[in-house]
Amino acid sequence: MPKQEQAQAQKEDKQTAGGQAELRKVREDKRDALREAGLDPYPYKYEPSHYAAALHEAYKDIPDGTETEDSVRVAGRIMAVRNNGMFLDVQDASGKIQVFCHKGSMSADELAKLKFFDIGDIVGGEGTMRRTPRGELSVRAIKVEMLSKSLLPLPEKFHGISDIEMRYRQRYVDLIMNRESCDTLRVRSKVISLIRRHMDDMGALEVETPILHPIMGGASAKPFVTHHNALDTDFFLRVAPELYLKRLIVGGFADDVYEIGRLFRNEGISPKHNPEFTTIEGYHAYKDYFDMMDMVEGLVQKLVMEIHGSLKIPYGDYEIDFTGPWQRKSMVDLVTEESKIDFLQFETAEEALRAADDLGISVDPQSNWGQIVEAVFEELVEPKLIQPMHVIDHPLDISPLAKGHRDNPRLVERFETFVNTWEIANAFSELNDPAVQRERFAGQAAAREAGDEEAQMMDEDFVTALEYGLPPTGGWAIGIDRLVMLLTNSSNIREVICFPTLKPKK
RNA sequence: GACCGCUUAGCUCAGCUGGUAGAGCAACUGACUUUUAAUCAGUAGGUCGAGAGUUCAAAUCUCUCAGCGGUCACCA
Repeated sequence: MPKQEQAQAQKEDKQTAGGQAELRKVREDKRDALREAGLDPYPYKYEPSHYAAALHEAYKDIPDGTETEDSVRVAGRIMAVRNNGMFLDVQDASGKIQVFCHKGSMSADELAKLKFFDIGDIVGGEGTMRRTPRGELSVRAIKVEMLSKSLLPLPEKFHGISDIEMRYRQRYVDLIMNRESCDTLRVRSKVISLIRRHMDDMGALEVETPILHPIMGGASAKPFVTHHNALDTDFFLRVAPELYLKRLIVGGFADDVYEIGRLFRNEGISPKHNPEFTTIEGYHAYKDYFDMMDMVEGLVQKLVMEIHGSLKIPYGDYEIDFTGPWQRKSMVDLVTEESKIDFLQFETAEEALRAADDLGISVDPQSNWGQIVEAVFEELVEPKLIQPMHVIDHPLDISPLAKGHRDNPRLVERFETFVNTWEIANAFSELNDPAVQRERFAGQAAAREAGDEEAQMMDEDFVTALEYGLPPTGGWAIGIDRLVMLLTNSSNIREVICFPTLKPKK
């Protein structure tokens, strides 16, 4: 076709096809051309012999300019093409390797396939290992194969994608382009795997409890509500698995149980909150909260060590040192340290409220004593808790499922582990006196009546379970997402979630 | 939910106090051939997030809306 006609034809194409459609059409044409040449653009199978990383490791010592007879097959996505297809950068799950396509080693038929290849295609290459005179480990291809024709252009090779929205909405593109995104999510995967192994090794049984809850309980939070049609009943997506896990301990199913799973809270979205998030929650018969502190500390240290090879890790501007034993301080004492006020001296909420006012901390005037202490703690103490610390002995008012403190009736045996100002663990000696639990639920239900949307509901069946008898039990939970944020130096929870919640695009 | 900011080619970004859109990469045509963000010459690619307004004239100014981001609120 003469040039003018060609330009004209291209121009006509453009009227129906915009920029991206035009790029796509070029690739569709190559796909069709593959078929016309008798090649399947989407074949069923390929058997690579090595990952790129394994080759880099195995051949790390061969000098520049070495040719070997070692035959390998690699497969992956073309990330870059140089010299008109002579050099392909092929990326697999482990890394990248250059595939060298030269007429010296490839038949004319094989060479002809290169014209169907684009950046982004999944291809296979078979050939011999060599290191180029310039030092690049390569596969000297004898054969190449299209394994999956890509129809859409990848982002620019040098800058990659920086559009944050695209990174989360089209995570697959982010993963193709950004090694760090893969690495972060792989740490998450490893953390969950390590936790599971740790728990299994101690003989704990992993269980799955309902996500659809008829009664909201186990945590103070706003729930999602959904509807079962056949039962014509609303259910809450669970905000915590706690009450079911304790029922299993009552049943003697096992003395140690745990569940790794998703929780759902219908609250704001922020760099530290996703509506669905993952926790590990464990319950251990015959243990108290001191045992839980040891357990949480040991597990977290193990994870930090496995991931980083050190107990000191960087996060933002800080170095966080997980070396134990972590400090254990009571919430009230910490508040006293910062405010110079001992809130235990106040017998009533009114006095505590005045003290909070004097500190310039605004608190809902409806608050009870414990809520005021908690508010002051959050305001004055939390922002300072960078290094790991177990904050212990919370007010009873804010802990309806924890057992009363053995030395102080206004407190409970509870701790929250803080790192980098975040609560990463929450645990207690579990309340197992059914009469007391019933009173606590009644208090929650009353608060709920009074408008506290996050207060828990009376769960009669749970109280019944306690009436059959829950052994002395320690329970704990760790938020996996935030832990992974710490371990990967991520500043946004979305980095550690494969598909974070976004508003659907219209 | 409130406030602030961002949105221009497939991607990364320019575009000044208003004067009808530019570059690099990717793509296409060709040259070259052991490259490393390969190079060289050329071609094509845009409803400037959407809608309304002001103006002779709007990517640019105003308003509304949408998505995203940041801070705050709620929370883990």
